Amino acid sequence: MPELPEVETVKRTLEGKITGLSIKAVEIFLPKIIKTPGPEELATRLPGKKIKKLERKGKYLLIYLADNLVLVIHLRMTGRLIYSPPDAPDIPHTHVIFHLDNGDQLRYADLRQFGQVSLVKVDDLAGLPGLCGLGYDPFDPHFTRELFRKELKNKRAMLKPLLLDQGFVAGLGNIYADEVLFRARLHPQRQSHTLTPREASRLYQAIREVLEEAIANRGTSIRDYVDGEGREGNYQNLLRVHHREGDPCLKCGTPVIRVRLGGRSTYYCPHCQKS
DNA sequence: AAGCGGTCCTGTGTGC
DNA sequence: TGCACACAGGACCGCT
Repeated sequence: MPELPEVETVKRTLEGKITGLSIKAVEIFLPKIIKTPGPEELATRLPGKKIKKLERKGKYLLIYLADNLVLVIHLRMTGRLIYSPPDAPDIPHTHVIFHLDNGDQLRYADLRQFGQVSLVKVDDLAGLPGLCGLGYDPFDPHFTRELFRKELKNKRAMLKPLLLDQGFVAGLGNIYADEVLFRARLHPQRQSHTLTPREASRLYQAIREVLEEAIANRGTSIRDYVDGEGREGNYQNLLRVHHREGDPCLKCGTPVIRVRLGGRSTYYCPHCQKS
């Protein structure tokens, strides 16, 4: 489910509510969700820890705690992190409940059970597999147009799978990769090293614009995604190509087509995105 | 290297 | 209606 805009929205909806609170207790109903350390150890170490701040890196949500600890959460496809009063109705597929010292709860629910929760020391963050291999966050000031252009030249991969590679750029997933390529007017199967400087520039621009627009619209809820307050996003109403197979391109009217690329459905306009 | 396909899961939408 | 099968916002692994 959640790509960068969704994780960012979860972060923004949660930070005002939980920052400054302490974790009182943790209930774990599905132990395999907890990766590092073991579930028992996490449940022992967390109580009493105050929540200092929240951060997002790519699609990871980082909850910084007292004593230099960080709770690292990845929602994968269907993970949800929802702030709830204790008497709120049960959320289906709830696997972990963090009890907070104001009496409320932070619930982790995940239909497909692919998500991950880890607890590490701040100094060990860089050693977490997945996190340590992340490429630039698109909103990192070090992620410049020139750098991006150079990286594209260094690779010879198709654009769509490349955009999904978290080691290349962190945060794009299947929805936004399609939307970005449509906005940049680039064919998903174009080889990255063949882009002209102008095209590379368009791609760079499109990444930022699409993500900004999606964040401004609180993310995309096609199926399961909700923010930290349980609310759906709005960007599903603004998608140009993703999930629009057979529908007319909003620019030229040509039916949007779907192909399979790197095992993922890929939507594009064959007229606006020529190879 | 780059690009597949399978894997972890449960639920939903389709086509017969 | 019932059933089987494809597919779903992710990422890792092992094979060519």
